[in-house]
Amino acid sequence: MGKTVNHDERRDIFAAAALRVIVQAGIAGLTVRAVAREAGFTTGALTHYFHSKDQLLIQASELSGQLVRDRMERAEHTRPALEAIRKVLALALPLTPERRGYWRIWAGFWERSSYDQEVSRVMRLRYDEWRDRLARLLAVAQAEGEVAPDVDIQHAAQSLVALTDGIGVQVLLGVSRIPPARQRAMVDLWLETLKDRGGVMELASSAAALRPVAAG
Amino acid sequence: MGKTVNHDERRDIFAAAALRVIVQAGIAGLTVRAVAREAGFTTGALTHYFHSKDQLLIQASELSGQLVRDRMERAEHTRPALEAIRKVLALALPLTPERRGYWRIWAGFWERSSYDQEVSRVMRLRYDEWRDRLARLLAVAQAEGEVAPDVDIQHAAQSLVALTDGIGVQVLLGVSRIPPARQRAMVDLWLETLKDRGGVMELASSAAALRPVAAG
DNA sequence: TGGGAATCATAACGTATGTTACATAACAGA
DNA sequence: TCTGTTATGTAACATACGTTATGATTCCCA
Repeated sequence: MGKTVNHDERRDIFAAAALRVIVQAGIAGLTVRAVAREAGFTTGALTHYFHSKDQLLIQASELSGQLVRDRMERAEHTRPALEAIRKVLALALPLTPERRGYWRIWAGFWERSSYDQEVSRVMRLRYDEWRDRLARLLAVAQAEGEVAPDVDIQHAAQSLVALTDGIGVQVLLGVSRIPPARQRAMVDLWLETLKDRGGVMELASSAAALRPVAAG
Repeated sequence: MGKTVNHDERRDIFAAAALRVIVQAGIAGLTVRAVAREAGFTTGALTHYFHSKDQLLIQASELSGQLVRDRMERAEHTRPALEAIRKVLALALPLTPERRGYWRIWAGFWERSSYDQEVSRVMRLRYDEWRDRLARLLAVAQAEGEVAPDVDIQHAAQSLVALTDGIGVQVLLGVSRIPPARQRAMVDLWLETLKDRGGVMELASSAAALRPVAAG
């Protein structure tokens, strides 16, 4: 036997370096040389652990998923479930610089997934997991009476995923500055519409959430 | 004087070719050679009208904006304004194969805009225009009494832009098939929350829109 | 302690890219 | 018709890429 190194650990080092490169230079800037340099190695080392650039890309994608998954699974145990949903969504939103970096990464994978079958497959798995997580929590919230009984859980989860992505895109483009408080307000407003028709009160507070800042 | 050719026309030909290339091969596949070939010319002709690839990219971006702008401006005169909003949003959503192609293009520009200042500038203008268009219509709808008086127009427009982008991403990734009827239902549901607090009825129908298919 | 596999660096290879240079063809104007 | 500018094609150039090949180094294990 020769020198011994933990391969999984090395692969994670390169995957993490790949994510940093994407944050700084985009998917277009993700070159084998750049990743190797960022990781403190040369291409010779990198190719020893990844037989192709595609493999590296996939590993990086899975790492980016893992990074949020852990925190989400912890938040998921909060009760009432509606509060857990709020926490989980907060973990997905681009509220912090670190999180905004993640959205850059994901946007890169979106682009790529249109033309790269393997990336598409992985992204689909990622989103299925994300939607299922929300659906699971919504079902509990429904059982707890916080979501109206006639709301379709799958569709509601789908809407939340869409809203989150939409906010992510807006922040990513910096097209209109959406401060964290507004992001949360947008999500809360959506959640309000799912509530039991206690009715006029909820609707009124929904409209209130759209007022200038007060809802933050 | 030598041979005479309309330069603007030629530039549009190349820009349109660039969009077709992006739809088929992504931003990464957008090469000067590919665009020239798609347009039926060689790189020599292309470089005669664009001094750099970046200029070509910008022109393509502006063309993609122009393509939807025209149709939107026509739909904008519909009354009541809430109906105009619905029509305009329908023109933005990825309801048809052609429109889904546009979303591929825009996703490509999103990616690029994180690292290319010029693309970022153009995208910001595009989104400002898009949000302003919605805000204008929302203001009319508010005057017509279809939107509650205490709703902040700018924020409401922002939410609609986010929702549209979120749906676009979901369809782009094909992560969960969102048929056209569902896309419309998701938007309608959001518009319901802006309505005057006629109250219980609207809220009830909002929940109804999330039921399996009936709302389509 | 020495042999040999594992680890990593260096460098080459073939290809593709954006850009530039130059040659040819087409045509407007005198 | 002749001339000169415009339009377009062809080709070269320098660079960067992913990948592969080849050495050098490290250090486990017999």
